[in-house]
Amino acid sequence: MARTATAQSATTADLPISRKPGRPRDARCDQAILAATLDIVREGGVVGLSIDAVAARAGVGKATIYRRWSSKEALVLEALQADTEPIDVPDYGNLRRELETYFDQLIERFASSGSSDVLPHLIEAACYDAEVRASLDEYIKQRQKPLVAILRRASQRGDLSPDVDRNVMVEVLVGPVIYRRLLTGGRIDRPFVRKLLDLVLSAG
Amino acid sequence: MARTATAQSATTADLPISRKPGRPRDARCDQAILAATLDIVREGGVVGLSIDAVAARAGVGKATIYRRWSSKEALVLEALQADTEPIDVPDYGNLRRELETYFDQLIERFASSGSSDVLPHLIEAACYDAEVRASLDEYIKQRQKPLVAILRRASQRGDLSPDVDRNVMVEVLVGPVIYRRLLTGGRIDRPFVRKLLDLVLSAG
Amino acid sequence: MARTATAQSATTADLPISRKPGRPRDARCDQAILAATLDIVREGGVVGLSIDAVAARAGVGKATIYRRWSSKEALVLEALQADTEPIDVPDYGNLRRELETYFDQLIERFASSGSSDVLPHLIEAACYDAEVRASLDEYIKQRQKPLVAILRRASQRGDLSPDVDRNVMVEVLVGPVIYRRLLTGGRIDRPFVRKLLDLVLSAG
Amino acid sequence: MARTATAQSATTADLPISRKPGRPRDARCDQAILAATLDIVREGGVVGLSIDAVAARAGVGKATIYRRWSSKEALVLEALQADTEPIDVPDYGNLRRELETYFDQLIERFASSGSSDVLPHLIEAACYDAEVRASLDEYIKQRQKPLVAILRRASQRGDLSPDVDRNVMVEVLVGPVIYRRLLTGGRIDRPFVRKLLDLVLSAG
DNA sequence: GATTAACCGAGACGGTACGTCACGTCTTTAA
DNA sequence: TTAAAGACGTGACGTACCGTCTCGGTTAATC
Repeated sequence: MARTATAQSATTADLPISRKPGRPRDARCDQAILAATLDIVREGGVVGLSIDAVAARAGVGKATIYRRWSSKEALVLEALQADTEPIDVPDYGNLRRELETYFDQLIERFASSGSSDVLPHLIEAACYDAEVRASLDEYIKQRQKPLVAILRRASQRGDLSPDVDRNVMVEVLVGPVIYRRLLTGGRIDRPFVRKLLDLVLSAG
Repeated sequence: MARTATAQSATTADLPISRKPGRPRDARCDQAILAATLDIVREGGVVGLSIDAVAARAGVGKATIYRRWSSKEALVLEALQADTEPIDVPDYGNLRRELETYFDQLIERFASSGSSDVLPHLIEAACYDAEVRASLDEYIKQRQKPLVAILRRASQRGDLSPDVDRNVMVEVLVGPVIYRRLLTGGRIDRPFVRKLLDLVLSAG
Repeated sequence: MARTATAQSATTADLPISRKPGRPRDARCDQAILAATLDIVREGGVVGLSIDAVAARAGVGKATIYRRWSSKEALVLEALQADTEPIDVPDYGNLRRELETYFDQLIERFASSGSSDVLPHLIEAACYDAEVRASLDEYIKQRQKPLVAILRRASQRGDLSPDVDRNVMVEVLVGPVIYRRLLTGGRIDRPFVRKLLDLVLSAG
Repeated sequence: MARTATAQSATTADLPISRKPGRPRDARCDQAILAATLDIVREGGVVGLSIDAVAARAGVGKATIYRRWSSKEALVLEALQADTEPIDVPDYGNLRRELETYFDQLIERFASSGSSDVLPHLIEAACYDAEVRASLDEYIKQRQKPLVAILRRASQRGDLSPDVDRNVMVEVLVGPVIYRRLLTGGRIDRPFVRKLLDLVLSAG
């Protein structure tokens, strides 16, 4: 995914167990490159990230990077995916409470990450690079999963009308938060989330 | 705004008619530069925009650009502002109808502009450059004005509970649209807007 | 010669029939590599020749080439030697006529080969690589043999004073031709050769 | 000459004294670049010369070099030309003696320069690059001038038959020396020169 | 009318990063 | 052990922009 498509699974192989000829890619390189990428991004953002720098820090040739990722954004995305674990919300049997728990964790994450330039940069890159576009979509989808699960549970419970399009619901919940973060630069805190939930859940 | 503050109009001048010594700036340069900027952005997006290119296209020295704008983002922002006129929605006496009208126009604009990289780029630039940050905020504020007006009218009319934080309301309405545009890449059309309004206005 | 000395014939072997263990080298590889080398050199000169390209064209791994030749110059030299056959001049009993015949053939060869970059490249390579130096010297020596033979015959005949250092004579004859070819880029044709022989043989 | 043709004389200018617009090239850059080039070549030959290295040593951007010279060979040639002064031989009224003096100096130069790779490299480069070809021809022509002068004097004096093509004579004298230097690697010393002159001047 | 100061075009300048290419070596499976 | 394939670290390539800096020349207001 966003990886340069070379070492794909042997779809057309005659035998069940086949191998690509030639020297296989060294997994330690992947590790080193991803680690170096995260380091540099954390230090100076995506702007401070150059392929030269990653190569130098990882002790790796530039070609070794380009062999695996087609752009630095694809690289950053993969590094990011490997680094973040999904937000987990237990089943409280109460939609509002679960959403508050979810957003509390989200608030914390945003707070700790500062005003990173990673997401904006990836969004921009996705405009030009279809591969990044796809990877970013996938990344977003993964990160939305917990929220989708919360809503699904609420539907089954009857806390949420079955008429509601859950995808749109997700967007209505997350959209304003992202909007604040990216555009207005407003504070993302409990009062904001409460007002947001008030507005969106008032129908229930 | 975002203009390099050197030759601004003499707002605080002691004398009614004062002038800076030396040759005054040529207004035709401003025009040529902004026009060239819009051309290039429309052709190749902000990525295809370099100061060298703008200077060449406008038939202008690079210094003439740097004398007026501190960065290419400030330049793009000003070019953009000069180019877009605000969405206008008449007073129908009906919140839902006014919002639908507003979003219809928004949909049309998004459709005609394709998937431009301008906004993402500015968002990213705003991460590093405080001046761009301020200009972008101002730009957003301007573009939100019609929506704010719609909500204010509704409040006065009683269509909207006075408890509702109108700023948050704006964010809840616009956020999901921006979210789709920037992140999920989903379609921004009438069905989407209808579902969005259903969700947000259901309390009313 | 210039071959990587690993699998040479067992000249000093104790037993009449001995064999190295392991898989023997495939002679078809030598052929394919040399052929590919000549092809590429003829198409794009030595500049267009990379080991990667030779390997790809010959359908051979790079290691298979490095196992046999220590450098691409050694490879080119061997390919060249296999490709060129010595100039042959019959005994006319007349030094001047024999030399003219020799140079006629030389002119023809130069004409047909265009202004190849092979010799210049090898000369340069010989500056850094002692092995190439030796191989090139050997190659030159081989190609001078017919000329040396002509001069020896002339000496025996008495057409050439025994005081003359035949090696220097060779250099005086060939030097100017090479000089033109490599440095001044002047035409190498019959009038030039005639003037050259007039000058050098005027003593006789 | 071999210079990137940008700052040529104003052939088509209306006025006798015209100037190119824009900031003029900085002559100190030329100096610094040529000096750095000579340094590096003397240390590690042309192989050790990279544009990056020259730029670094000269404290100059790479573009500043590429703006002036189209290739590193053109650069080396100009550096060389600026560095070498012509061999000077007084009028002794005796062809043989003058030639011996000339070659003595030539021997000394070769001896002091070691077995440089500069000339071989330039010869090879001249195969691909017409500009280098022209510059090299010009360089050779300049360096031959003293020898041509010697022969002209001899002609006027009557020491040299007017039938002799002086250009060919130059090639017959210099060719063998170059041939030794480049190809056979033989010693270039007084005995060799004496034999050479014996052969070539025996007609006189 | 001369001076002065900021403007203008053009383009050179020191940098930084780019993505590609070839090098010669190493690591895999298979013969 | 050789073979094909190809990954590996290295290092140079030539290009594109960056933002700054000289140039000669222009255009007003001030002296």
